[in-house]
Amino acid sequence: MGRPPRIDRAGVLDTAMALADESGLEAVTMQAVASRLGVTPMALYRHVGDKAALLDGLVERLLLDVDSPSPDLTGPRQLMEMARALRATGQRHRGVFPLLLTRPVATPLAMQVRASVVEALEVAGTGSDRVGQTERLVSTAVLGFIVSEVSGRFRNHPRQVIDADFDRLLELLGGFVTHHQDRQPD
Amino acid sequence: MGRPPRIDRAGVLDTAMALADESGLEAVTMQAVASRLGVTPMALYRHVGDKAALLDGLVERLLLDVDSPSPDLTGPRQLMEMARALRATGQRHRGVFPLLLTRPVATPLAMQVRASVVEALEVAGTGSDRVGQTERLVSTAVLGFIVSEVSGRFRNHPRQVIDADFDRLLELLGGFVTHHQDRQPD
DNA sequence: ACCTGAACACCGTTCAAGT
DNA sequence: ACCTGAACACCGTTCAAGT
Repeated sequence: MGRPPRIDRAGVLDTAMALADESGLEAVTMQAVASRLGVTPMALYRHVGDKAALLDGLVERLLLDVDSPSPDLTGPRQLMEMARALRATGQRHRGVFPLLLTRPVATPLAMQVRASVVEALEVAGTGSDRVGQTERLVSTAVLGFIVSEVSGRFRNHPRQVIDADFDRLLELLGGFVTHHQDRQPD
Repeated sequence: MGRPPRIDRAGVLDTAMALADESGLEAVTMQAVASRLGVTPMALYRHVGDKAALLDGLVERLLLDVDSPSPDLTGPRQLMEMARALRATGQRHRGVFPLLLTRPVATPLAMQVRASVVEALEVAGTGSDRVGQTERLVSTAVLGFIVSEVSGRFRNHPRQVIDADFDRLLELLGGFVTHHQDRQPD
């Protein structure tokens, strides 16, 4: 007993994420991850649990990768900045990003992200009976766009066009959010 | 030679779709489909090609499943009806539906669906320099919502709440489309 | 023309065994 | 405590062979 570990959870997730970035999510197999770490597949189970748990770990990593908006931004501006940061994460991690559209907001980190959106909506003046719904619709529109983009639905269009589409989406969200406010914050 | 075929493409796709509906997309394996047809996996290759081609076939089936809107609806009303029909298809075929967010509009059927959306936008008065972009944003918002719903992102919310969210989305799309018209059609 | 058997290179996962 | 070997039940796909 007391054998020094040759791998750890962080290293396994690093390797799995790198593999996903390079070759897509389907390249993330227990064997491929293990082989890159110089270990057999069975060694991974102690550190990350099974395959599903490994994917959960990657989603957690994804959320950690999202840059927080500068704290002097609030309301619609903050919302737009968060959407841009989310898109940057999507572009850095195309393979893993689509998993976000699948999971309910359940982990502490995901709940924290949602709380930021809710706060921005409240500052923008969204009626309190509407914040939940608005948060879901705004998040869905932004996630839907980024997932479409990174998973290739727009691959027949030049990047320039897609960038302009995203700018317009942000513009619409900003406008939507401010049009629906009951009263200015101060 | 001249042996009578025991299976055909349509039957293979029927079986694959049924399997996806019952147990999700990951249950659609060549072996499972074949076994349900009373045949070995290798028999499928002649009729549907490989696994990727089989999935393409399922996506085609999905588009065929979408009800066309009543022909006396035009503009925003038509758009809303198409979105509702798309959602119904998503609910009938939860397993396969998310593939739509992955694929570019390339098949004849998919191009036909897009043309309907474009036409509805034009009738609603969307400026011709904006129809392409608007079509992409509207489709993305609707697909993003339905994929979220059928793949479980909203599973912590009661159906009633999700239905209300969708109604609001349609309302916003209808309003958005008519606010941005340059001139009434007649 | 259509289907199969055998074969290959993969998957995820378990469990007892080695150090 | 940590890793492995052997084993199991799966994957998708090919190719020559049977009818």
